[in-house]
Amino acid sequence: MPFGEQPAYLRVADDLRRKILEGQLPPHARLPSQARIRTEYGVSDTVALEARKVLMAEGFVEGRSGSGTYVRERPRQRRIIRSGYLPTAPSPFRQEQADEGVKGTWESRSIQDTASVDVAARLRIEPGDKVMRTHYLFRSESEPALLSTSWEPLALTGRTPVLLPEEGPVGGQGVVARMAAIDVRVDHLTEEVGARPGLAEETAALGGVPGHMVIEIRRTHYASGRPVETADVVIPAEKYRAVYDLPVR
Amino acid sequence: MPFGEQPAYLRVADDLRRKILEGQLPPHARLPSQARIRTEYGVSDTVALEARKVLMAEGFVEGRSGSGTYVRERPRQRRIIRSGYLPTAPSPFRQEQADEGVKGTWESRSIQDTASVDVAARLRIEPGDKVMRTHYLFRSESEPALLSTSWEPLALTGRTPVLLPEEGPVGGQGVVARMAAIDVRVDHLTEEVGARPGLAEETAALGGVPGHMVIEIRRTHYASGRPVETADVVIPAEKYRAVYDLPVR
DNA sequence: TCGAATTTGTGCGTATGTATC
DNA sequence: GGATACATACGCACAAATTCG
Repeated sequence: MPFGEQPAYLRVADDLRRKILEGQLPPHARLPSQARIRTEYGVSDTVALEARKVLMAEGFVEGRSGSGTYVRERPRQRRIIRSGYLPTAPSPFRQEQADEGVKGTWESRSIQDTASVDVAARLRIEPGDKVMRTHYLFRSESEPALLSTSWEPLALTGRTPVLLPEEGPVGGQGVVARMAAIDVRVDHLTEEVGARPGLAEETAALGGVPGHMVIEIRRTHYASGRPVETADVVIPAEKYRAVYDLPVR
Repeated sequence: MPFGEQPAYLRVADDLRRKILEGQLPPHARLPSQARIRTEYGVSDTVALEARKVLMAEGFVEGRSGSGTYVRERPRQRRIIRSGYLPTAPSPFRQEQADEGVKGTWESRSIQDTASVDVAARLRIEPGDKVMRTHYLFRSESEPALLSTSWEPLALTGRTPVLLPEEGPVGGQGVVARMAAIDVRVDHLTEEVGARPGLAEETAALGGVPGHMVIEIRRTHYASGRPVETADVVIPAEKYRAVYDLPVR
């Protein structure tokens, strides 16, 4: 590669990207196959492959095995309302799903665990203390939209009907309602919003591409200043924004 | 690859990622070279390369040509408190700077402009209407930390002492105080938090690398349901998290 | 100062598996 | 089933950058 030139695969990727952005290759259009790219641009199979991979990593296209590489629809960014707890909403994902009336479904899996250093600090318990860990996958219109991992100290919920978040009389009704059922009054929560590249596992679960960005929200519920639950919420940044409505005092 | 198994390059990437997360490969440590990965894991050159690429895309490591692949330092993330307006704080960056007592400085530049389609929609005015656009660069401990572009409709502030955000009797005291000076009572605001790759211009101003992720917050101040100011706040995602403290009703 | 060894980054050719049409 | 196309994988080559004696 001579000085000052781009690598061949970037040159090819740039040209294809330009065609996508100009509308010459609209959403759902099929890219030239790897073999065609090879002949059209006069490059090797590897370069054609690398060029496709760049565009896939950037989220412009997706490969479908046996079929082709297709221009992705750029999803309109949807809003996920994060503030304003409504005690009537029968879902732990009240906050996650409340957006423009969109209906959601979710699946969950609970398992007893011991607190890591990080989780212990967030719950103000000791590392190694028993916690109930619950994983959620939330779907909006059957499309994976949100991952959440929640931790609750067993010292609080053990030997109570709300031990398992999704079982019992108030199962699936959210942290505030469940805690209220055992006379723990949740009065505020904090959300720490950050962004990072999604881990391979996460982007796989969310139906995205490894390396794609996710919004990570570390949420902690408090009762009288004492943390009673904490969670990591992971959202694909391409599709969603987290919205906070704040009063001005 | 037999059914149900992961591809080899993901298996290798997972193992290296685990070593990084467990601290076995601390920041600045050098990963095994491609040749060593090949022999240690018994895989081909391509697989070793692909595994490194996965970790690079995830931001865990960075390759330095001719030297090696190194574990990246994860800067301790600082918190930027976004909720809880304090009318005593003499700064439009009250929200931006309030974190653990860190002091901040800022510079600004105001210019009259006409509203774009997007800004007009956010301020509920007509595209082309006159607005005052103000750019801010906020520094925390002399290090660029936050960019903000604010728009205010001239129909509201024109021919008043608060036309320029940083001038006059209440200059530099924030949107709420300035609006109060012209009898506009700001009562709430919304923040839409998203994440995207930083533009070259932004990452240059923030002292980062093009392509690095930023958190973008679209903030709008309202008075009696009417938008009176809107802003785009851009924060380097590697260094900061936006924190919201929310009441539970 | 020079040069050799190492390492990453890029590129090539090929082969095989598997999904889709 | 056959043809097509992507996904993974192997082995190799070379340039550029770095490191180190």
